[in-house]
Amino acid sequence: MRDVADRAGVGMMTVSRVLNGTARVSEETSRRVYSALEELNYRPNHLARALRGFRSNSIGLIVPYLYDPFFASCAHAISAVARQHACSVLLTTTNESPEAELEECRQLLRRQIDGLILIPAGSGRSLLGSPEFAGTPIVAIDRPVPRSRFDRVLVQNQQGACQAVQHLIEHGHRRICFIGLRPEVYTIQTRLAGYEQAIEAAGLKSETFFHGEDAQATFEFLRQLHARRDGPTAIFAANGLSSRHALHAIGLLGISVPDQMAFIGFDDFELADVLHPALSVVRQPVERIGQEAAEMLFARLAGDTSSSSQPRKLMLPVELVLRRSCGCHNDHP
Amino acid sequence: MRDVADRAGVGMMTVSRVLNGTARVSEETSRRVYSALEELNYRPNHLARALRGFRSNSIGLIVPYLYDPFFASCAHAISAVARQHACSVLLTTTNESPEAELEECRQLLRRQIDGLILIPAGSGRSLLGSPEFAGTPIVAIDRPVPRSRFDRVLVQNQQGACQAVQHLIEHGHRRICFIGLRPEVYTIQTRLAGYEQAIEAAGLKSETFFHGEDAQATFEFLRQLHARRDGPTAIFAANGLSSRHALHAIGLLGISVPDQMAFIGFDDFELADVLHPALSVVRQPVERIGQEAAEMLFARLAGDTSSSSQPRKLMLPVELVLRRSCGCHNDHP
DNA sequence: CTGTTAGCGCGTTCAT
DNA sequence: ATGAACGCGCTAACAG
Repeated sequence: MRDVADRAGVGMMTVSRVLNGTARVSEETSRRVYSALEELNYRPNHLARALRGFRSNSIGLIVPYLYDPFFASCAHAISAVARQHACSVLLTTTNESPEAELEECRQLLRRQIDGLILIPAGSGRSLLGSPEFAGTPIVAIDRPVPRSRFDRVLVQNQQGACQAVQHLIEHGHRRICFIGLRPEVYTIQTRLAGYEQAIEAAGLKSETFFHGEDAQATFEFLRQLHARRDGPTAIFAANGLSSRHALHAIGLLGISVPDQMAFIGFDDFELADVLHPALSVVRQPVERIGQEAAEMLFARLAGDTSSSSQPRKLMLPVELVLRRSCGCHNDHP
Repeated sequence: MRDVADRAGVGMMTVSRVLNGTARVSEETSRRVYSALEELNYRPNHLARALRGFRSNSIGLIVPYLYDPFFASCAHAISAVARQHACSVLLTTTNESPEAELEECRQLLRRQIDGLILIPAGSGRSLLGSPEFAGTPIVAIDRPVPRSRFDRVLVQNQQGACQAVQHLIEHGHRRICFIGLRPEVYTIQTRLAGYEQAIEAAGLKSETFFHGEDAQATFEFLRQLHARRDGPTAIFAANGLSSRHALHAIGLLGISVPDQMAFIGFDDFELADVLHPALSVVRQPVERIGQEAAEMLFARLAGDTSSSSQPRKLMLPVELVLRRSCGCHNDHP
């Protein structure tokens, strides 16, 4: 910057002013500065800017896994919004470990991020209560952080699950099985509540299987289910992973969908309509979740009253996408 | 830091030394420093460290899309390796636009990244030749940047495609169709070369369809193909997206796989063995690609002779995963 | 072993 | 309208 100033025959301050438009500079000098910038192809140093005491213009993003399409799509949307705000994204992954989450969060603070978007590790317990994070706006996605001051963007898990199960009931099913991951995971828990709400309203009996993250266990469970005479005639799978494992097992066992077993999953995915039969699912507005979360964060960063106001809570609607696995459109098999 | 030093009754330099272990400090004082650090729960500022002229301990990661599972898995692996090296990852997305790529790359340099991992935008042309990037180690993944000095990690696209097509030929197919995206994309181009190599070696006639990124066009093409009496009896789809669109169309047209039409795709995915029939694919070592790229970059950053040496080139093997869509294991249909 | 000085690149404050 | 000096948080170089 010194070099640029010398070359243009001005002081460093003038260069700074030209770059930021902080104050008026005469046509003549600003032209000289611009050409000097060109010739030395000068690049401002964001780090120094940040150090000077203002914003670093970067936010943190913490996700459990990136290879989960749901998280990845959120991250993509967040990255896009951040760019619009001339803001960089520092990405880290936790593999669902609260300890890693805490450590990564600290690292991000050391890097002077202005704010943080977080998909909390799924264990239910969170180590982020510590006051060391009090100064940083944080938005939680997909899962809330219990008893925290963090803003949150969630979806209507309970309503979505309830609606899906009701739909199965309308198809005439009276024995419907819920398959999910560990019940400590918030989303599973909430979707279970929706399932039970629908089951109870119809006066039916609930039947559940957890540990859908274990492919082998899921297979065993479905094998026994299939052997029973009075076994369920429909399955509601509470997330993408348990859907996959259940469908895999169903395929191996030669169970026909939806005739012998109707199926609705939670979470849409690219190949859902390529499957045979095409899968009915509860779809989350994935991109919008990331987008809203990012915009919520930037709103915080813009507002100066940030610390005083209440946590914002946004709950986005889900959509029941009816394809064929639930029994709909089954006229041309 | 000043506060910490005062509280411990020492100079700032001593604090710095305790933190970094740069020089020996007496037991006594270091204990005092540690407790002062605790009490004020001091957090070092990485930005200031970076400004001081050394490493920023951060790397850039540029991907076209994050919702492509291939890219996302690479990114996850990279993030994991970076953490091991106590290094942050600055993530940006380009939506396959070379202009965005250039712009993002500049932004990252302003942020003083130590190195960059890049999945180049697919157009074939790259704007990254500019000498402004000469000082930064760069590793390209999945696609090379033509005429560049960048290190690269690629996979055996040609061999993989060739092997897959050979396999179809061994199943007795003599009319095999190649479906891909725009031929400017490096991976498509290389896989096409592998396809043609196998086709020519067997003395067959090549038949190709591009624009597999367009679902409607793919459907139209397959409809016409299906109507022909002498149409292909097998399809090789050159990537995940064209596989999806082709499979979707095949489903709609009621074409039975593999009896009426055998199928092999490039790129494995979670649901490949849930499809009916389970999909045969050429699998890339996704996590390993990201991992090797990251390690290649950190090797550069560690070595001081970085600028002088030749670009490193790594080509990882692919694996033909035979399920049922190619005609294998078709004994229990 | 420890403290002092200087400066990384930038922007604010005050003086011109 | 423009420039000089100071300091953001930190550490390499040199004293002591």
